[in-house]
Amino acid sequence: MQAKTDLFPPDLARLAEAARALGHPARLAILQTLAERGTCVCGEVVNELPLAQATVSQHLKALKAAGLVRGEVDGPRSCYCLDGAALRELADGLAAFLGPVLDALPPEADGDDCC
Amino acid sequence: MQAKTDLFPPDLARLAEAARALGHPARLAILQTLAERGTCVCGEVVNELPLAQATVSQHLKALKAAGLVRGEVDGPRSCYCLDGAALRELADGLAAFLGPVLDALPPEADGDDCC
DNA sequence: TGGGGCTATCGTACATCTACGATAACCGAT
DNA sequence: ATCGGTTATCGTAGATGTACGATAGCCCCA
Repeated sequence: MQAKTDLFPPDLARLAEAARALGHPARLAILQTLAERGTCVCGEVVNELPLAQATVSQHLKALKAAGLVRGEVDGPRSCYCLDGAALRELADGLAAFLGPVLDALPPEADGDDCC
Repeated sequence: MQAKTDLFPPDLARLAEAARALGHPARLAILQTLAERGTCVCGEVVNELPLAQATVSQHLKALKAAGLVRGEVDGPRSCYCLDGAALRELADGLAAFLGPVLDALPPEADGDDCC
């Protein structure tokens, strides 16, 4: 992307990058599958999803690039698992971002007034 | 996008859509600006960002499409503000997704073992 | 009625994403 | 050494995202 990410605070850029990794239902489903099954082989993930193997591999690559998943090329069947530290960091980052935003909202919680 | 979002559970699709809205530093910065200043005119947002006015307007449109922001065309200066309910729903959705994933992680919290 | 400032939209250019088939690489077992 | 199953990568096609200049619409104020 030619997003001028260097024009923004690095923490925002990092959080956006992680959020983008969550920005596709297939990747969310992959994370869920990895969580439910613990360590998991690529083939099992492919079977869970209505996508071609190449596409799943691409999504896995994206998740790995985002650091949310680690993969070990374990012979004939690569092994993927969640990166707990990265996921916790992501959860913390989201909370740190959303928290203040939510706190800044008008106290009268329901009738969202604008202007 | 030709993402086959109908092939995935609707809750995953919705969460992915919202996450995608957070997937750009400019949009995160916009949300922060709106939160800090409360109700805010488009021009002020433009001044906060290193982007052209047209680009900011596009990002605002994306946020509005995602439902995170509401805008009122208030005469010469459109007025944008956060949609508290949607933001809370997003935070809840993320928590509902990340929580179980984190809980499923190997208890030995540090030495992330794979396979 | 005419500026003048503020926004939204259009059109464009380029980059990235999504998805898939085909193919290559790789290891274990025969 | 070869076969078979598994995974990664390549190449491609089409859709979407990002960014901007230019332009049109709009309201307030003079």
